[in-house]
Amino acid sequence: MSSDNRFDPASADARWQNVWEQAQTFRADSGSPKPKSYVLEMFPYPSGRIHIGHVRNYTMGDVLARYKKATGHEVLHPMGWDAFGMPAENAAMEKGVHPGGWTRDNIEHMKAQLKRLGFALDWSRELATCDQDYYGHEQALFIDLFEAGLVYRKESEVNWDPVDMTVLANEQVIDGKGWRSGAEVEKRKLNQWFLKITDFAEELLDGLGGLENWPDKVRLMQENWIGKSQGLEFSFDLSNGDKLPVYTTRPDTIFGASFVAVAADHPVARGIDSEEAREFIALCKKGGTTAAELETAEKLGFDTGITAKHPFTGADLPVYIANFVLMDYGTGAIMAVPGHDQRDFEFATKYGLPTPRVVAPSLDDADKPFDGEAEAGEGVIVNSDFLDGMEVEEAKRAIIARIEEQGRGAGKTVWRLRDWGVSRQRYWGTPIPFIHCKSCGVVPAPKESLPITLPEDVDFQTPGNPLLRHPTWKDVECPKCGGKAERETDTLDTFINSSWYFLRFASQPADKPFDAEEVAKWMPVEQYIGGIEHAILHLLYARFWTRALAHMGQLEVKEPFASLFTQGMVTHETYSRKDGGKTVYFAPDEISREAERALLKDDGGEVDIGRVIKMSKSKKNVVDPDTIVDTYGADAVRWFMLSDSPPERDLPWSEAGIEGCSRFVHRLWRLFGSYDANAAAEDKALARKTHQTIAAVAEDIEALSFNKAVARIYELTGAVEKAPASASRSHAVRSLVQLVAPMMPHLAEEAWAAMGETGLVSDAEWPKVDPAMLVEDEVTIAVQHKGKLRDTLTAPKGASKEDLEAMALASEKVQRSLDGAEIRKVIVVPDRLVNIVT
RNA sequence: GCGGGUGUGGCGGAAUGGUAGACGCCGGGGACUUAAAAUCCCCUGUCCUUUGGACGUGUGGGUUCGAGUCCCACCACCCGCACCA
Repeated sequence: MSSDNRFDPASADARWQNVWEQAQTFRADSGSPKPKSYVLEMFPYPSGRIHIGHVRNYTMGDVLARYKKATGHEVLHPMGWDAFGMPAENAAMEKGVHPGGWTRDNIEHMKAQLKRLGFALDWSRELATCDQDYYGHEQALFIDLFEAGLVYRKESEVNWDPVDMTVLANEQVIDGKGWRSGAEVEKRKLNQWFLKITDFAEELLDGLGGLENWPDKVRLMQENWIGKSQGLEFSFDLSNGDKLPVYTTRPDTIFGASFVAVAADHPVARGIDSEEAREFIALCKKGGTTAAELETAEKLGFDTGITAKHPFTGADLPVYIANFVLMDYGTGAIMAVPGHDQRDFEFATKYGLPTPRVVAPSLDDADKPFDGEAEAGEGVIVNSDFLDGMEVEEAKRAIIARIEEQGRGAGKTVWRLRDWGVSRQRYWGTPIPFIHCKSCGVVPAPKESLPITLPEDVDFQTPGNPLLRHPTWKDVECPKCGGKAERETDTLDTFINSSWYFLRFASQPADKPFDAEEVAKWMPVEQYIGGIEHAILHLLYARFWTRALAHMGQLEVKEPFASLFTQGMVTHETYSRKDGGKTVYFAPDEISREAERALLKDDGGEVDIGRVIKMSKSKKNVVDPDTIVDTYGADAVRWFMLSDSPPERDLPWSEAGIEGCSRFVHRLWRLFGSYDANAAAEDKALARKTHQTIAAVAEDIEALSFNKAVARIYELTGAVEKAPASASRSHAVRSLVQLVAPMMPHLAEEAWAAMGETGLVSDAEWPKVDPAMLVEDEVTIAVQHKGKLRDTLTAPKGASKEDLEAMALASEKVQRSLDGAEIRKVIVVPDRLVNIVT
């Protein structure tokens, strides 16, 4: 190898990608006796092009997968496509193409883009969720869940766009109007399919405790989402003869209840026969739901004239309709305790209702006035008859026991988590495998009839669900009675597609969704990597689906992802100009960036440099992976993705940064070119540095601290460059090739081959570390006077405290600083420092 | 409002309670070259009375021989949830 040959990524990248493909280097063998490692990144939606965030995500997983392979693991590192969803239908409507064709074209393009980055993927397991083969098995699983009692139908409200004749997701409703049609959105009741995720609420909550290798943030978000609360449900007797159940988490404050409130949708509210009541209810419904509106929303109420009898005092409490009470939590009605709940406090203040104190710092404070707000904290119970003097928790237990004795109610756990509505009135999704028969009702499709495939001949130019509109698709015989029946025309939420794809990657039999034994060899996923935006929905649904399958005996594993890592975004500064009142943005490739300013290539004029923010099309601060791979090669791009920023934080893309990475690729190539297999001398210091670096990089990769691994590689590179030829140096160069192999695999293969190695570096074992070489025999000791650094000195490793103290006191700089002061104490930390206290 | 996170040079960031600023980027100077590119070398936290010294990790306190790191209070920014009784 000659060092004046520049490394040429344009030819090397493709050449090695080809070699790996021919040799099936990254094919996962489930029969291998090696320990298994399943590395998975969240699979992409085939939107058309890979974006830089994908590159970062898959590079991280790739480094880990390659490292695991080098350290003796059989690695499963697959890739596929989350291929159902709305953008395909939107494209169909806008461009007149078929969603399937559009999706498959995108997949083809994106796959080619991914391949150019040289990821160590087992492409033989590639799948797309829009493949019949995939969604047919999904239909079977859905029927299994139905038979296990985990699927049901219920009438439920949806956002209906009357122009597009379609159901809209909440985020498609903008200011009460459909995002596409602009039509006023209506609430409609539709019969929809639900999954009983609430049956698993307790399990899903408890299971979080076992996920030590998940970010705390994600666990907390899920915990809050599941939202367990424990309290009391009991009924008030109303003056109109009805009973009104309420739910409270503070039963201990029951003697402080001064009114009762119901939601605007509550039957009690609807039952009030007065024009004013109806007007008030309408007003409540109109109220906005945005954050700002809720923040400032005034508590409003309407006195129904009905009263509720307090179960212990017998007092008649007024019953209000209140705008702050939610119908879909608890019972839709509350006992209001103004003294100890801020919302109730505001309401009581507004309507002049009493605010009794029932919790106080001590029994002596029973009459202490409130200081303009409710006191929700701990204390002892006062003014509460038989509860007086008890602590809050004790009082809760006492009151629940008393209510239960009376047969008036019971302790109850309430969850915030709702059942998962999975019906979508859409074409591009998994058809729900059910049949509606006039005489037999809702009947699951026979498993032999699966997959129920989507019809190809559909029309997207007319509004509404194409499946519903299709002339023949829904006509079918009832599997039970053989009579005329209709297929379900709803399709499944795409989150179902992503709730089990990791199982199908692990095992792909033709006749069933997966083979349990085969799956058991790989699952759980050892390391899952993806964006924080999936912290709740995808990750909770996948956990639920996995547990549901385990519950049905189809799987052993209960938690699909042993470790989770959520990576940061790739960001970029923005370039803009004010044009009248408008801000016009420019793309990075329209700009020439200088140290202090940015110029528009077109006219040479200056543009404003904006904040470094998430890449987005509207701000034009995007870079295209293809372009940068063309310019710098895959290895430089991969290296950039791993450098500088810790992987969980945002990574600012910069032209200068990628240039630096590209320079380093070539610098390494020159260094590798200096490899001399025959050098003989020993260089102990360099050998030590090499072993230390190998150990540290391994540790960093395992901790996913790629930025630190990168820094260590830079350091070793610098040291090797300066070192004269020796056997140690040759070993260092060879080791460097292996250390960078997971990150810059093309360069590493090229160098490995040039060094005369016969196999692939991708198949090579991680370099061995000699533990004896990790220990230095000389250390630098810091010498402080009263905690301030005065000198450093070199001492043999393990020098005695006495020796170190003597050496420190011998220092001229230290003596100058001491200036004859009396030494009170000397602290010696062996191999670290000496601190002289005067 | 509730919950969580983050604050260190011009920038991205290192740092088991023990030499703050590793490593990279930017910037400055130099070598090589007719010139440029590429490459290599040196400098690069602030300030001062510069072979030395003071200050310095958002702010103010505290613990300690010693604090970026631990404790208390506060400030700023970011993220999630949102009237959940």
